[in-house]
Amino acid sequence: MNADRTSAGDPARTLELLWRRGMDESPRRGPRPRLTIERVVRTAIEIADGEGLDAVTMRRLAAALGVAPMTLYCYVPSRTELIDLMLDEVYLRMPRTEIRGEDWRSGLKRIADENRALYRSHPWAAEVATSRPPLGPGQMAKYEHELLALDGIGLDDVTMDSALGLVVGFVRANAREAVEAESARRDSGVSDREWWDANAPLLAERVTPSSYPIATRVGSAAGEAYDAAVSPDAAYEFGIQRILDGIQPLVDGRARS
Amino acid sequence: MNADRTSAGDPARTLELLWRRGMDESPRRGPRPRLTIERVVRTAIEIADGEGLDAVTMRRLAAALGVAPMTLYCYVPSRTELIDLMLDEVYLRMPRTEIRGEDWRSGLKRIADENRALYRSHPWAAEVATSRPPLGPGQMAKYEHELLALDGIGLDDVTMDSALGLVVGFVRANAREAVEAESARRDSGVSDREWWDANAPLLAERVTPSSYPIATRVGSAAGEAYDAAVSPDAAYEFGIQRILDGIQPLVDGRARS
DNA sequence: AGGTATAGTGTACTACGTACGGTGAAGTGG
DNA sequence: CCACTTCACCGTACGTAGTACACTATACCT
Repeated sequence: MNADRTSAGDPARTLELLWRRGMDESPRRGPRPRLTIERVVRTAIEIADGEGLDAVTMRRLAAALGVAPMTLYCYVPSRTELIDLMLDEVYLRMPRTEIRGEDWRSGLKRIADENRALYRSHPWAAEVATSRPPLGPGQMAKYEHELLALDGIGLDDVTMDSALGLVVGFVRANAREAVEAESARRDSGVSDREWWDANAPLLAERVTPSSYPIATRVGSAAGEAYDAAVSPDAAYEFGIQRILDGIQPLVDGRARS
Repeated sequence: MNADRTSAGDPARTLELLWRRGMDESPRRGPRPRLTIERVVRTAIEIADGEGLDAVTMRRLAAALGVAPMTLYCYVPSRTELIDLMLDEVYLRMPRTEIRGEDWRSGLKRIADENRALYRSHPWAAEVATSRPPLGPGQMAKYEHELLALDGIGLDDVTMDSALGLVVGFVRANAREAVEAESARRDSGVSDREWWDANAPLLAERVTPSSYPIATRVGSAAGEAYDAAVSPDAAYEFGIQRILDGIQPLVDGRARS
């Protein structure tokens, strides 16, 4: 997986970049910068949106900006930090509609849909590892906004965080599946159906209803229901409803264990 | 992300490798092979277990086996297919205890725990993209075994597949978080606590209770409850209980939408 | 006008997967 | 017993990454 890691550089520098401080446009010595961090990040996002995160190489991005690859390092400490900046930027751009009088279930479903919309516009965002999230204004605004949907419904603070994490984690994992499916398509040049049609007859020689009775029965039923082996869209609707149903008892105060 | 993709080579060859056909030990021309696929795959798994999937490079694996890098291509068409073989192999090794008279909830929880145990032993397995899963004996046996826990409790076939997918998908996503956290630790040489201690004071300058009231309140509560910003262990227990609670209405036949 | 901080860049290093073509050993047919 | 065939093995090399380092050129300050 070329899962891209989170930054390892100087925290102070990274946070300054994220919060756009030190960006005081005082008349400084030396030549005028030809680019801005904003433009670098924006262009990187455009490339990632169109061609995936792997396409955002320093050389490719530099070419898109009309500069030499090494020039980017004047604006960004490393590719890893660039990705953090990209992620916080798309978080920041998310529309945050506040709805008064919304019940918790609608609110949480809306949060899930908002995240889903994010990953539809920016599939690469689902690929980024977030065990150490970008501590920028986008991340913070997103967290604050999402917690609002869970505030005041009787959950304690830790449970609020857990419930939100479960929901957004699910949406992200679901989006990752979709990205991986798309990557497989792109890398191999073979569509899901072609892949399955090539494998199915060969697989049928080894996997028979007598040796795998339930798997063959359920697998073929599921394969017919969706078009391919796995369908992120169907999995999303199913999963989010189950998760909301699972949070219900917490709100009602009659959850298990 | 170095999310590793699924194979793109010849399906017939890949399936033969997975099911270990064409392995007829007829006395063939030419020098005796010094290795076996089994040994290659086993060694690769050992490296991945100890040092992560990224450490499984063709050169590293070849060195561990005492051969030249290119020699591996006599046994495996590409690194991608090797990873498929590794994955199917660890699937195949999973213990499959069948318990009679188990209620569905215990059964599904057991399935989740079995998957969790897999990812504890082989964290790298969570990293592998499975939108086109390895169609080998391990994958099939695992699927068959897991479906058994959901069979005969009144769910239709498609719903059985969806419910199972939700559970194992959750466990895998949770394991991925853990892998990513570990990678971040390893790559940066900075522990979670050190990372947080370095960032917290700088973040506090930008994130105040007045600007982000709920986020600061809930974030600090959650941060105190677990040790770090994110705790996969706590998230697992919380998440799996919510998901089981969410499947309950399906079994009872009173689910939403 | 001269000094200096800084934007921009060319070159090069490491590490990766793997294509290609050569080499030598094991078995077969005469 | 010998030549021929087949195949395991591998040395070299290519293309693609990120980025360290040293150098050049520019624009401001004194």
